[in-house]
Amino acid sequence: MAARRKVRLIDVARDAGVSPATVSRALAQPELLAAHTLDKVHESARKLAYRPNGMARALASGRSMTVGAIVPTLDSAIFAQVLQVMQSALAKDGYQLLVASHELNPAAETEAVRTLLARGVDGLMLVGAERAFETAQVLATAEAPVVLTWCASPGIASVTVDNHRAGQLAAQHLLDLGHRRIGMIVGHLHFNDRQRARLAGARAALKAAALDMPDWLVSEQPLTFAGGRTGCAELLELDERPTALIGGIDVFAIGCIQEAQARGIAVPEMLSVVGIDDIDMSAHMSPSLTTVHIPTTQIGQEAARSLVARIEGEGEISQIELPVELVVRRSSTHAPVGGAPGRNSQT
Amino acid sequence: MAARRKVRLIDVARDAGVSPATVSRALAQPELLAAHTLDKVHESARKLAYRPNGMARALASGRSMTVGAIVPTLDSAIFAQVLQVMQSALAKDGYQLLVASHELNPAAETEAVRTLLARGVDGLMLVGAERAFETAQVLATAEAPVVLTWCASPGIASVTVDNHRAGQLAAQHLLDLGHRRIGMIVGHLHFNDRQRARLAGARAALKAAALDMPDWLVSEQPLTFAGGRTGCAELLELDERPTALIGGIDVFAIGCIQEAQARGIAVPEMLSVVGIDDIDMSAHMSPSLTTVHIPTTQIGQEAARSLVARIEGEGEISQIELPVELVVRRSSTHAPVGGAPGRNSQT
DNA sequence: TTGTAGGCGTTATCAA
DNA sequence: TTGATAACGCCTACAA
Repeated sequence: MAARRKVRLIDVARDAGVSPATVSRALAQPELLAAHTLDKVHESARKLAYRPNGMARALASGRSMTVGAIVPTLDSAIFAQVLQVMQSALAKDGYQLLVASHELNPAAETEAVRTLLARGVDGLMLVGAERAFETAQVLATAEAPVVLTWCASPGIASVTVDNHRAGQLAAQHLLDLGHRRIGMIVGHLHFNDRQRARLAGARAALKAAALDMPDWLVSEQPLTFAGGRTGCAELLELDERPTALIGGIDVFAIGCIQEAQARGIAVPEMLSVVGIDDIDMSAHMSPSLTTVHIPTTQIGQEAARSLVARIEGEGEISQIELPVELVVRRSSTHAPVGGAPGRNSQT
Repeated sequence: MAARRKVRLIDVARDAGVSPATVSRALAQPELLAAHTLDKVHESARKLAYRPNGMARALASGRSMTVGAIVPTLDSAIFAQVLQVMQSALAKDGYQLLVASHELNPAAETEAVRTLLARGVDGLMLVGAERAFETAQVLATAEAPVVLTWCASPGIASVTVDNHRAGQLAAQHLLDLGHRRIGMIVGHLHFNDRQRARLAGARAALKAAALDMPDWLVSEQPLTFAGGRTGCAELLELDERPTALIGGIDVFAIGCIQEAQARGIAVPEMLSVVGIDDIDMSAHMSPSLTTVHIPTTQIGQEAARSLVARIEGEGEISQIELPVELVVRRSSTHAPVGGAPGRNSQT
């Protein structure tokens, strides 16, 4: 009940009959102390329920044992998962995760970087490499190590995947199945280099096959399940409707399947759907979703590892690129036979 | 390139020809300074690209402008969304969000509380009211305001929903539709008071109708989509299979629908499915999911508001309970007619 | 092995 | 309106 305010290191020192320095060492470098001294200190600390003050410690030592993470949004399975993995990995090394999101707003991102840096984070993780000039500058002069994820930027450590290739793989798979009219649903392209790269990759694959994906076969949607349905509906109502659709994220693809099924269009028989991400749900859908696997867990682990290593002064600036991989499941199949398979005309 | 190390408040003071105290005031209480002094300081600060040191500031002022949040996991749409909302709300007031997760491990939760408190957070948000005795003690002596979400605990501020009632609503809806054999898929009940309350609520509704939900109609699964499918499969293979299923979370319910459909069991004609949560996807499924709406966004907003108010010394300890509400959509309908409708026997 | 003392960068309390 | 000066709680050479 009547717990006296705060116990400080000096209180423990007094109680144990040693100097503050000794107590400090008991916590940080126990091996330097005599066994019985250590015991005394530990006992006093326990008795007084001493909890070191993190801020004071950070101020004095220059290390906050805190890592900042800036993501586009937490409200996305894939980013949340990365953070989950990072936070677990960091916790093992005694680091705490400070989280900020910017909702695809460059100014908000800049501000977040500033705040986090001012907060004294020992390291910083960011998603994506596209950013305001101002942010880039702040980052460049930051004393704390920084690691980028998902997309790389010259001179900055990163743990990335080749989003361009992910788009390419998705499109190539459909091309291999004989599809010629392929549409894509993507997130808003502004300030989202991941979605841009995936779209560009898909287009590159088509181009290599002497085909193309005109703008009217691309639907920009908010990154939600509903966005996937809307985008799908849009593309299915075209006069020359596509025989296959790529979702810029799995959530879109899953929305597509739902929308198609709701319209009586069988997936994959009448419409092939391919996603990118490979979220948990994709494998368990009916039909299960063909998608490009993004190694989310590994991204989180590597990012955490890379950051901690740099913080402890043990690592170099490294640029790790994790492989993406096509996972063929049941939502994609050969293009329907016939001249104009996907034609919407009833005549 | 050769950015000199760190600019401190005293450097700005020197450059502007004023005392450190004046610079400090220029940032915190500009109204106390003469206009021209303020200008001088601002100019020097801008020129030197001065960034106040958050930790030093926190140490001296006793406020870190940081709020901690402890959730079971980030890898869950519903918690991630709450955090997203909280972080946005807090950012507006200049607070930063420190995140920790414990993966349903009581010890990890205790540790997280300790760490966060030691880190000097100005406030703390927790999910659920069930916790280790040790944690409760630490919390009780914490100087920082605490707010619980999802479940309430005596004497602690909270923003909650009635999980018991949520389960009840789901079950009652099915009872009203004539279902008598109702199964439920829940998360592991250990250290998860939300799932326990929902299950208890459902059982209470059945009991009130002189029915019951025996253990063999309840499947405990990991909180994933796959868990939903597995649990559903389990219950559908019973000799006396249920005519309706409740998902302890929407993700389970969605998994159920998939599993049922994959087995050629029409939803809702042959099997009604009801969820609890009302995540984004539920409204956009086919069939759309009948579920109990949990006001996630509001929980986040209220929690943030409550916490900030208390931190600024303006609010009382309050226990807010937000209403849950049944949302009837297409995944539930009248129980199939006939004596033993859900019988698995082929004879 | 342990103690002393100066500093980490701000804020806050008094005076002036 | 502004300036000294002491906290804030801990770390860490350096000394003993």
